[in-house]
Amino acid sequence: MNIGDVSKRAGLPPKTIRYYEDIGLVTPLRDPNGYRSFRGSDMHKLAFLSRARALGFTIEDCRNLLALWDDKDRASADVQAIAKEHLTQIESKIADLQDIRKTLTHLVKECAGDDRPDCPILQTLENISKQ
Amino acid sequence: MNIGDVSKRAGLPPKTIRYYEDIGLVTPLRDPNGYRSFRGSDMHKLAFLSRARALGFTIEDCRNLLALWDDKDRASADVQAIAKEHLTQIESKIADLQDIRKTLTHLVKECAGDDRPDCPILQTLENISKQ
DNA sequence: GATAGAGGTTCCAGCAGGTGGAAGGTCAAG
DNA sequence: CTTGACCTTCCACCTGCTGGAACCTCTATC
Repeated sequence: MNIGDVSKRAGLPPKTIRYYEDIGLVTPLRDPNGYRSFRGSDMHKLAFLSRARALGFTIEDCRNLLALWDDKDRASADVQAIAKEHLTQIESKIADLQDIRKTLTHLVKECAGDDRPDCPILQTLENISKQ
Repeated sequence: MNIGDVSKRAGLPPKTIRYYEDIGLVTPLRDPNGYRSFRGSDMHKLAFLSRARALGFTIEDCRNLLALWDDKDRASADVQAIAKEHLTQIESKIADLQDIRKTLTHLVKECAGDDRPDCPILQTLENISKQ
């Protein structure tokens, strides 16, 4: 399979796939014309990567997950540990964003949003003490 | 004021402040010895930036907010528009992360997390159809 | 006056995770 | 035999800093 086909099937841009090859996540063969030639296993890996990335795993996490995936003697605890750690980070990000949302919602509501210059949003950024 | 003082007061690392000067967000004077010399207004801008960044505004948003802040004839609607747009993006990010959290929580729960190799996390990444 | 240490300066490189574009090779259809 | 879609490489750029090297400057102490 050429990169275009794999791209469509895995849902990853060709550029991204080349990048993944660059950083050693996948190693397709080469046709005599120099084109990358992806085997079924490469395709599988890329689909795996696509999903793992969509779940927000870092590239390094993905590298580790792929290694565990390849290792038929893995302990599921190792996989779970990566996922748990990631979940913790997701949760902390959500909490941060919710804080921001709260503040922002409040500010947007306070602001008249007309053609007058006085604006509680700017006032708050000027001096957060007002909360 | 030297960069160290400003750094402490604004809660921004010196490196960040130099970077903000680089990209034209702030333009401190210079002492004869070459040291940056921050006026009260510079200090204010940096504190403003620190807060706006903490609320997740992009640097470009910050640039625009600073311009509006400087413009005493601004319409508060312009400020509000930036904040609203940002809020929308925050909300969409929260929604994305909540989706991810849901999937991840489910996966972590499903996985035995022991020394056996079978792992629903890997299975799902292999074939998302299982959801 | 020497020296140590805590500031300050510049510049260059690198992080994550790609993306855009230029310059060129290749293939299938008409 | 040309057109257009694909492929290749390489290099630069994005966001928002951060680390480090090499060097200058100020203040305090001996």
